[in-house]
Amino acid sequence: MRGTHEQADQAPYRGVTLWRRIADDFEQAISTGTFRGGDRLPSEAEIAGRFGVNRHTVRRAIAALAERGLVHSERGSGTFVSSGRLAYPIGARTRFSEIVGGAGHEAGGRLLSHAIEEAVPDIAERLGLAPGSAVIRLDVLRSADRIPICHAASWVSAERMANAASVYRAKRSMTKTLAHYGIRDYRRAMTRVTAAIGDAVDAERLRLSPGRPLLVVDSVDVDSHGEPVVTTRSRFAADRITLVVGT
Amino acid sequence: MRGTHEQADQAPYRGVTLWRRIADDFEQAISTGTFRGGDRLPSEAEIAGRFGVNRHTVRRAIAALAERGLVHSERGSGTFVSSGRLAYPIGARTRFSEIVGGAGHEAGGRLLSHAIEEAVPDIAERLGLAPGSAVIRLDVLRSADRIPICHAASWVSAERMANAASVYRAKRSMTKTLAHYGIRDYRRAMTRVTAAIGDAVDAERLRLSPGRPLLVVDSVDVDSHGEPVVTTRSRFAADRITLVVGT
DNA sequence: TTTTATTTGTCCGTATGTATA
DNA sequence: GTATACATACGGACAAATAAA
Repeated sequence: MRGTHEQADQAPYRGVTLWRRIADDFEQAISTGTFRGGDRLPSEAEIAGRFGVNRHTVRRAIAALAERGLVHSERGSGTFVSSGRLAYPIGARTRFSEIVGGAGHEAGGRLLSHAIEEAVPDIAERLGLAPGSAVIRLDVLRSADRIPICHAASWVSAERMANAASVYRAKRSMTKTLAHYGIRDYRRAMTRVTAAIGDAVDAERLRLSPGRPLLVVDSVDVDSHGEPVVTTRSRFAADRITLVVGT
Repeated sequence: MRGTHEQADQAPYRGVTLWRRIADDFEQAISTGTFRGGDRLPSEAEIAGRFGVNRHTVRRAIAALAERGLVHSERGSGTFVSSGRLAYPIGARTRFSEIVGGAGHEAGGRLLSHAIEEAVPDIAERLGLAPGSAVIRLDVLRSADRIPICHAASWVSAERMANAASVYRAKRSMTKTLAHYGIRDYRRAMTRVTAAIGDAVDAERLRLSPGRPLLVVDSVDVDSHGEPVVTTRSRFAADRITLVVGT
């Protein structure tokens, strides 16, 4: 909140619009820690004065930040930096319900759809099955405090876990579903992370704007004997979470 | 690289543009194994001749493939099929040169710029310093086989590691730079992963198209006493790597 | 080591069809 | 209907990087 801010209205900057410059400036300030979670931004009028622009221009910048979840405005009170993204630990004992519930949030897992498929080579290899084996696919939308966090497609052996879909629908938890089939404990054996751009389907499911980034996490969970029990591809709204490795 | 190619300019094909037909054709050839990772495509002029189109049309097709990470062009040399994503393990002993070198690739680390800054609260906290302490920021472009992999901004204490920039420039390795200051061993104490969309600066530095996804990795390395020595924010071209957790 | 040919990158231009205001 | 903007496609010229002679 000093230095570079007041320079933004100087001379031609690039071909960038005024509101975008202001938004970029605040994003930088937030990302570098000049503003931290919970901090109140200066009032719209004060920002407008500092940049020498109309208050509506500031509002456009704030709207852009709010859309991405960086800040949220409260009428009569001010605009506040959103407390950071939900920390999502990924390690040997990654369990969605514990992660979200443990952080004091309300965990949700809604079964969107399910199907019986023939395992493609990739899925078969991860589950230690022959290619073409029957597998059950569960499409789950996970949320925290009613806000969608990720869409997870999970595959389990249809032979080992017949009716997995109806079990999940009743239990609303992967941990409890696995327990129903006698798997009392499991651990994460493989985790791979990459990123992608959300398409229209992602946008609709996760309630975000198309073009926003996703974290794509491929994982395999194994039982206490080291046998694979479930493999999952999760698509996280990157704006809403941070993966925390190895805790 | 035969058969269907020469038919592309035949009659109405669908409502599909010329360049897209050519791109689709090469995508198919790559996916079916006609071209494999590392293979060189025919020159733009040769492709243009074969399809009976202008070289610019071929360039448009190649640009589309390059944007998706399927191929990459090198001026004066040719256009090459990209081999799959580089597996990038992140764990307690994450060292870029070992990861990339160990996979049989040529590791590169070029110091783009450096500066002395006052630590913003976030950086200070990670390094265990008082906010406003002098820190040295090193901006490094890391690459594998001449292909940019990530841009890393690292911060170290200016008091503990004066002249870190010139040391890094000589050693071309963070591990060796830390060793120069008596830090013989270090380990990863914190790793956080999120995703973002590459802006124009990222695009230029990493030689990718604006709008492509990035993996943003924040990390802290500590010495054998548990004292923080360096914190880094790396921006990886997500199309080119997969983070492998905990191996 | 120097030269030369090849190959991609970037710029100039022209023309045409299509969707939009 | 008209004007504007945009994407497509073509043609040419030269610069810059590379590899081979």
